[in-house]
Amino acid sequence: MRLSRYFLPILREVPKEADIVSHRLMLRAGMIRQESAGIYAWLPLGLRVLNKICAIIREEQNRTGAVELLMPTIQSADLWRESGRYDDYGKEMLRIKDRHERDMLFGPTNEEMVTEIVRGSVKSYKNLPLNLYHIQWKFRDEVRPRFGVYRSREFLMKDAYSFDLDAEGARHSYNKMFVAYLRTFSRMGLKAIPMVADTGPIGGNLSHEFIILASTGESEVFCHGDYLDMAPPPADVNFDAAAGLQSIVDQWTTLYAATEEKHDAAAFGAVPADRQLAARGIEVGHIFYFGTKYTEPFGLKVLGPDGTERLVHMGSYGIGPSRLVAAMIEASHDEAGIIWPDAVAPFQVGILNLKAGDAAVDGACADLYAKLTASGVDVLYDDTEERAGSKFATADLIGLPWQILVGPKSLADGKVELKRRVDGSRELVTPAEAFERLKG
RNA sequence: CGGAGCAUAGCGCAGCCCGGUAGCGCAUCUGCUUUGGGAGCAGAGGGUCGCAGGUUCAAAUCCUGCUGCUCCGACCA
Repeated sequence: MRLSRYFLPILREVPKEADIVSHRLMLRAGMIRQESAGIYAWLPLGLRVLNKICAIIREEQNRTGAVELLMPTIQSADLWRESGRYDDYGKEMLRIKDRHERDMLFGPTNEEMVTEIVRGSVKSYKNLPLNLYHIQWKFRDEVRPRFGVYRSREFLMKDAYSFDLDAEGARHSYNKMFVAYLRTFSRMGLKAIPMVADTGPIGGNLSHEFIILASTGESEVFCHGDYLDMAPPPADVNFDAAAGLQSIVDQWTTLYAATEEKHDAAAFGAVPADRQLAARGIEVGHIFYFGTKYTEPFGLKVLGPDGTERLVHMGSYGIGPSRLVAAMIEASHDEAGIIWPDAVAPFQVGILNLKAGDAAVDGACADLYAKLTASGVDVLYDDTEERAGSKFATADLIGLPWQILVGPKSLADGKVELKRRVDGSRELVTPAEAFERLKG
């Protein structure tokens, strides 16, 4: 993409309402624009990041055997009356009337709908286990939206729903998602720690929040420091091997880890003092087993192998991609701007033409741009008339992991500079070497 | 939902107390000079002063109502 033809409204000054660093940087980098309280338009650069996050989520969900569908944002109130949640949900639910005065709502989640869908088609244990997921916009009319897309009213959510014949099967489904989440966050360059979460009236230990540590996190968390050194499960993990999955989950749940609501000072005290980690955290995922909470009111039953009807056991598994964008910035930035992990960067490489109009520089840039693009790399070519200093600032602000600086000085020696955003390191290489290093 | 505050150009702000035909910085456009870490000079464009009423010869400014937004607390992917 040539910057001169792109839409990248950079702000040099910060809108006053932006209070935390991710919100400030997202506005300054031209990723989002607020349209209303807690409601944002995703501008091209922000959308690229959001899409990359969703792509990783999809790959890891699919790897477990989960199946993607897409359910609507607008739901009928009748569905929610069936589960009893229409009255329970309160003012957080955005209620709408259509032209026929029918009660509708903008979905805050999809348990009811997915249960109803499965009820219509699944009648036998042979159709289980089943995990259906979608990535769809949700709306929760928060009392006080804040922090940009980190706590917005409209937000994107990947929500998966598992269906199993019994609690044991549901546990396996839960473990699949647990392992998938470890891999998903790891691929985004995040160290997410599964922490015990409140399970509500159902009890048990089958609910975990996935927390990443960041100084601006909103809740206090306590965990064993060894979590930070643990390696994520490999890509070829066998999701059908229940015992193997269980051992991975055990490995990630044995050491102490809890948010402040579930904090047990005594248990934390038992962690060796030099391994005790108290920090602030951001919740980026939440997985939950809730048994027959919805299948019972909806009457979702299947015939078992013995010919008797059984209520299906469910779990749900959420990740907030739009929140993740903000969380990743909170976890990875410096004074100059965002530092994207390679896997989600809006563009892998920036080419900075430090002297637009200089034939040799223009030519070298155009050549690199064409070759890298042809090899499948996402490249943002800054071909504008801006001054060099301004281009450096922009590239650092939007956080491109690799920057190729092409200017008359180094080009006179047949070199360009290859700069790594994360540590600012640079080296002089030939354009051909730069291409070899960065090609897809 | 309780408490506080803000609303003037794309962004950040001044002007309001004390009414008199709207200003600064950044950004944008033009020209010249610059040219490797957000350049300099000169010029230009851009505003129903959130909305609606009221007071007044005259309202960004005073009064009333409304709307939007932000921050602090309790709730949440």
